[in-house]
Amino acid sequence: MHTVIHWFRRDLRISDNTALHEAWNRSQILIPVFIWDDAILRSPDVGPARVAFLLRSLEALARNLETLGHRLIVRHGPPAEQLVRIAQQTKAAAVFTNRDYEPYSVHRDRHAAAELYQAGVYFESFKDSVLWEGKEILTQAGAPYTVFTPYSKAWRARPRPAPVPRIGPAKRQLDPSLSSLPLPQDSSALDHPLSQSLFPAGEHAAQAALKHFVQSAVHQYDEDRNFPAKESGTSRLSPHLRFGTINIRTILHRLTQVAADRPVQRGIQVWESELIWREFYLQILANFPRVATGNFRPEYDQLEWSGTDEQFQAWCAGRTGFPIVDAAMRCLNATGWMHNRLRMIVAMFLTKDLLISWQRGERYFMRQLVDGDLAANNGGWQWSAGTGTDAAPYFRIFNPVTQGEKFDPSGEFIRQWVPELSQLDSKQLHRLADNPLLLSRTGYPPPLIDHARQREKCLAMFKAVKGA
DNA sequence: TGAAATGTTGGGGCG
DNA sequence: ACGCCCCAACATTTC
Repeated sequence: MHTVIHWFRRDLRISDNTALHEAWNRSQILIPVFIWDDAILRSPDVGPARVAFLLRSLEALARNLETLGHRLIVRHGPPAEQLVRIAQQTKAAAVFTNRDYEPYSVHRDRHAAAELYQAGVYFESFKDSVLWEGKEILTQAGAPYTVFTPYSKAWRARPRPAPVPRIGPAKRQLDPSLSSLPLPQDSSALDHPLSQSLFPAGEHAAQAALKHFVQSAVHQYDEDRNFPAKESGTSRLSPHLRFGTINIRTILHRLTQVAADRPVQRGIQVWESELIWREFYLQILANFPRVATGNFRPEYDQLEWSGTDEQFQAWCAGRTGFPIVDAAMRCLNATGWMHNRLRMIVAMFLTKDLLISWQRGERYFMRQLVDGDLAANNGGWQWSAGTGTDAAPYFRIFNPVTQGEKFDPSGEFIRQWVPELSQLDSKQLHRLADNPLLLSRTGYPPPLIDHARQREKCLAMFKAVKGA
């Protein structure tokens, strides 16, 4: 083919990129395209943390392409319409892209494929963001796995595809008259405090983060991952996996290298299982798209969540009076990121202490998180609420005080994010509510609810549905 | 990738 | 010395 368009979406990198490499390899002229889509940009689920990360990743992508003589074409509008327009102007024979499994994306791509077909342009999509897609790992009975452990066994038993080679230099120049929008330098998203996240964006930053993590921290991951105060306890690669500034093939390839001279690989094993969770939930979303709008177990659609708007607002703002919960929420609000242990704690607290539907928490997370991903976020929330696949049973309820004592024993993380408590030692801090005199002097809010009481109410709420 | 309630055991204080 | 009680520590059950 003479001219092929590569449509970038969640694969903002030039190395180890399946569709991009195919497009470059099989054409004389490669047209790399990114399209701003209002259906996504204007969604209430998209917040400044992610927009800023996307913008900065796009800038990096444009630079990386430029070093090889390629020019990123940026457009704005309905994707199908823009693709047809570019294809007609450049006489492109095909549009290549990497598959995306969210319900909106599946619909969008089907529509784009149809429109392009009408215009005589070939559309081809590739597997790229996961090792194994929804229908590739099935049970003996031919059904999708809905339990993690057997799924992960099947996943681990499979080969691990090697990274895809990086694309080479442009073979011919793009028509200079082909227009491209400038990337907004002064977008309000970049002024927003959330854009000052801890996450350097782009492909090089992702590679650097990976290198840093696998050099040492990954070997303590099985222990360290539970302690939010440990900066290097986790990889912090989640936004890069979300936007495809890195690919899982590259990650596994690097892990294999560092594992080669290690007899004990517990850290690596445990971290790999987190990567498998990611594919597990992507596979769940692809096979059961209804989880995006309801409980995986439909009987739980009848649950009567009784928490109030005021309580929800307190949770969002980090004013619940439970130090570990409030520290976690304030960290999220300030940085766009939250440690996974804390995600479980605040999710359990919203659903099982405040008795507020997981879906409200899910939406708030999506708006705030720099790594917000429908499949992983939805899976995590349904797991915590006990309404999902392989979920924590509904009666598994975290005690927010105990969790704080266990996973932030010194109180270091709490003091970092809750300045009212910064002068307290760990002993005073976790059970501050038992010391009303000290509590009143700190200016920190008293507990919003009584955990033991709410726990009972939660159990009753679930039992009411089970009995029905 | 729990926590709380309940049950069991055994050491030690004490009359 | 003995039985009783207390209670921490651990185990089991229940949600």
